[in-house]
Amino acid sequence: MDDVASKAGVSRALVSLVMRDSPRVSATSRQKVLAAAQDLGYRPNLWARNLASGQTQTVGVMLNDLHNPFFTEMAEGAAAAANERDLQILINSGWQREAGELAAVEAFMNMRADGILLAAAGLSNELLEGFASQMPTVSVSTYFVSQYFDTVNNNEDHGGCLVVDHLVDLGHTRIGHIDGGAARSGPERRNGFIKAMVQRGLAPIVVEGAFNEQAGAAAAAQLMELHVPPTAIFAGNDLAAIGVLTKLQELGVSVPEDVSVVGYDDTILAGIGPISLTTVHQPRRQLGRIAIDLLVERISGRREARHEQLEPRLVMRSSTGRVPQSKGAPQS
Amino acid sequence: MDDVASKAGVSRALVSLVMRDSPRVSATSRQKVLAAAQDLGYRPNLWARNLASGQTQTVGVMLNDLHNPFFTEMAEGAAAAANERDLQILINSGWQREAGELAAVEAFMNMRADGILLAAAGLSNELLEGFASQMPTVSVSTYFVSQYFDTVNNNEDHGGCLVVDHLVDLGHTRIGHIDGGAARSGPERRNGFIKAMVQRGLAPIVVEGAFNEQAGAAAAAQLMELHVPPTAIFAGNDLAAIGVLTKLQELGVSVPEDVSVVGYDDTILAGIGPISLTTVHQPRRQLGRIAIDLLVERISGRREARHEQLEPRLVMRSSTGRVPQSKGAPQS
DNA sequence: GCGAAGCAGTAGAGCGCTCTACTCCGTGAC
DNA sequence: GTCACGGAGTAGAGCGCTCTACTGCTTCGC
Repeated sequence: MDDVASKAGVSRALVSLVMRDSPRVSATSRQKVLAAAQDLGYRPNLWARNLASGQTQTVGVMLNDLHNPFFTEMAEGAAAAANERDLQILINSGWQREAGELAAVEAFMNMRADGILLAAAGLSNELLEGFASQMPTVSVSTYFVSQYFDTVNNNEDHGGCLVVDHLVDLGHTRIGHIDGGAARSGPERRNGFIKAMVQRGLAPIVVEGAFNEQAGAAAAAQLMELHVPPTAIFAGNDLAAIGVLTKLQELGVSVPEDVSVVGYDDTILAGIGPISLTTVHQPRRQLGRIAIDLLVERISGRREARHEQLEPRLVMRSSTGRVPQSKGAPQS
Repeated sequence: MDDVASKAGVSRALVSLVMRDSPRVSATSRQKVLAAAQDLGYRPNLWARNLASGQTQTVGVMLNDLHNPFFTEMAEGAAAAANERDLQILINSGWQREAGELAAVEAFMNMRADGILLAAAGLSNELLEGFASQMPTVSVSTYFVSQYFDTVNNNEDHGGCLVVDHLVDLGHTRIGHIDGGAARSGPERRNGFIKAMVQRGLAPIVVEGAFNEQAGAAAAAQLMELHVPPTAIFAGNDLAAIGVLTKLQELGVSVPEDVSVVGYDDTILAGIGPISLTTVHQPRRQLGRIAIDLLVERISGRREARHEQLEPRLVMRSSTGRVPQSKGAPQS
């Protein structure tokens, strides 16, 4: 910077002003400085800038699972919104381990990010509140409402109703749910399903699962081994539903003729032709945008928490159909 | 830091030593400092530390496309390797636009990352070399070999051979390729295919595409509209292959009875039951690990470039089969 | 008993910026 | 002609650390 200043024949302060394109510099000196900077290959050191200014214009985005397209699509929305506001975004993932998430968030804090955006963080509620009380935080798909941070969630109860209504309309009464285990939104989705089933006088069949293909496949096997297997399976998310599809194919059970399958999230995967999964749509990109909006408000000083809830919508594709006539366990 | 130092009754320098757990501090003062830091909720400011030390222990990872599981899986390998070396990794994506990639890389440079890892960067070769001459760089899946940076690439020629051999073994002679357009590895994959076909005396049929589902679907439609459509389609990557699958289903063409389909990358998508795509396997996680290894070597001073090439392997699944008897364009 | 060696700790300069408070100079109002 | 004013630019302190060179003090060998 000193070099640039002396080469351009101005003070360091002026160079600084030019680099931040302040209106306080004349066109001529701006030119001179820019030319000198170009010649010397000078680029401002962000660390020094942030240290001096106390602001980083950076938000950390922690994604629970980089494999799940739900999260990357959400991140895309967040990145676009951040971009419009000249915020830099840093993506990190805990790679599905709590220690990993902790490390990721701490890295953001050590960097003094202006705020953090947590997506389905697997961290405990205590840790979450702990972090949130130290810096502006917005949490997406967490289903834990706190006064310390803003949240953006999906109306899981309604989601459960949509799925059950759809399946009931098709004549199904024996519907099995594969839950997401202890993961964020797992319990909410499960409870939404149970509530909807009970309201309609139907017995909710629930088996334990997780939000990935393997767990979906394993749980599907369990369900199909019941004395009277369900005629429809509602998986906790699209990934798990895909596991179900895979397993059913292996077992020679055809979809939707023998068994209907429903997912959740409406990730790109659900729309793929050979999969064509009926699922519950979430506006992923918009989720990310809203989260950034809230975060920006928080960063600029809002103290009281805001909690947004988005309404889901059912997307019908070809993995669901009318209940089969022969209600026995279909084999081939 | 001053507060911590005075609370613990030691100098700032000692606090600094403790925070970097240097062996030069006695157990007792370490305890005191840690306790004081805990009480005051002190955490070292990374920006200041990096500014003072001139090192960041951070590498930037720029992924071409966050939607393509190939990249996220590679990033996972990179993250694991980085983690073992106490390197912090920053993920960024250009969201499929060159300007986005430029911004992402410049953000890394402004942050003075110790090095950058580029995955299938869409940047021009000139820009690539420009960045690489300024900081340690490793480029994965770029297929542009330069003395300024290390590369980790797949042997695309061999990949093309594997696919063609497999299809020829199944009796196919009219094989269409959907290329990746101008994207990194697009031309290499195309040329690998062409070379392999010509070597076997077969006419290479090539249509333009891109590495996503939409392009795959559109190109498949084109191929099927030929007077004599191909009996096998080799898509540029798994994503495009999935587009092909979707389109063929729409057209009532069954896979693999009427047409065989092959992808490239062997992402998780390929393994999904209803997709079950024959594809060319790339060790994605290992790609990431190797890249980090190379980057670390570069950061610690190696000057001469290293270029790793990995051998692909064909994974047979159920999207390929023997050539149909009736060679006319199948309709339903 | 004395000097060399080694351990624990410290002072203070410096990393590369920003920011506040200032100076200087050309205008325009009266 | 004088003075207030605003635009353009500058000096220098400080952001929160690390690092080099140093000081004391204990230990050990002979």
